[in-house]
Amino acid sequence: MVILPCIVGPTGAGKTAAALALAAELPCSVINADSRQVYRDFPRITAQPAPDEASQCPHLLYGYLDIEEKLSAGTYARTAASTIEDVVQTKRTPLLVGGTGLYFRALLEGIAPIPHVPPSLASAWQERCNTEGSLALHALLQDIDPSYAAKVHPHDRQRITRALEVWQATGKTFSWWHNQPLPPSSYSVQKVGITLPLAELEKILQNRIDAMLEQGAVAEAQAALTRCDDPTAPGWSGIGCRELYLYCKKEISLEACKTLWLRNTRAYAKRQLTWFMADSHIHWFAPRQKEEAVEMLLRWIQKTKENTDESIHTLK
RNA sequence: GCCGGGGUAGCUCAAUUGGUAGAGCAGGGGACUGAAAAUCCCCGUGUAGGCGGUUCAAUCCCGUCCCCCGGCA
Repeated sequence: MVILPCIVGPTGAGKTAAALALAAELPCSVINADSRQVYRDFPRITAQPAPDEASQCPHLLYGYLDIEEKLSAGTYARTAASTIEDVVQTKRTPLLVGGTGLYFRALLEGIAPIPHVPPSLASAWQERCNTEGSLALHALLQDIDPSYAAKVHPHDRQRITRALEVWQATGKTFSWWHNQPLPPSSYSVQKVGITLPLAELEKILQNRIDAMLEQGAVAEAQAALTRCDDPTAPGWSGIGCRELYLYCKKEISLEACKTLWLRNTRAYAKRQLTWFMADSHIHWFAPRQKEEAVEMLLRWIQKTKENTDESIHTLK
């Protein structure tokens, strides 16, 4: 079993600071579990660890993707799994840090082994959804895969088209795939959450936006724009990125950009909290208690190591 | 000062030919299996700018005052 401490929480709550506090106590390598911090073009706007932070211990899976590259939960899980193996080889402790709930789930609990669906097929279903409407496709899904259709709302275009494309590409329904047994997890996990009440988090997010702007967020967006002028490119979908895109295109004022940016970030933080609060395994701490969080992780790592050693001795 | 247009939910605005009003966004809650910083669901009583009047009944009609936006002086 790989010992895998995790730090989760909404954006801006101080996950990076907590990770560095743990890194100061034992040799570990931070592995990103955030779907936007993977983009090379937006280190600042997506709040990737700054160079002076990243230099304190190895930081992996940050800023390695091109703006036009799409990352899926399945791909993330495979990449992260092999990255964790690499880290274990170096005798360091892998430390998973991020805010994308689905990525944590895909890696830690597994994800249905659905083969890759050709993008052309996926976009054909999206096209059909646009012309025929999601209700018609939901009705179709009802015939093909009633149990999944019952779970997905008739307006949820993204999930309906996904279920249909998987069915067409593989000949099996989406729920059939979901019912396939998953291999047992090879991780021993302890999750620690860092958060604050939304009202307090909002102030931090406001300040963070101002700081990002002072530190060249506009220039960062402008530079990205020269490389890719397509606002539908995956990298542009990050909050802050798309608002700055509109500002750079002179479609909105800087004031409007900041207002939207804060609003959207706040709403996103709330969605993250909804996801993580539903996970009863997370032990929560306020940012000011990060030393306690570190303390807890260290104790857990120590104990888990002892248990593992014991079971090795028993086997002998 | 005069002439228009307007004052309705936190914001932007509808509808009501007189029977006390509803969308989008924001906000609150929730879902989540390869787009997840995505996608989607549920939640709407608000002195209808103030005060009078007409009326069985006024957000709607009339008077008056206040405020905003244009135009004219």
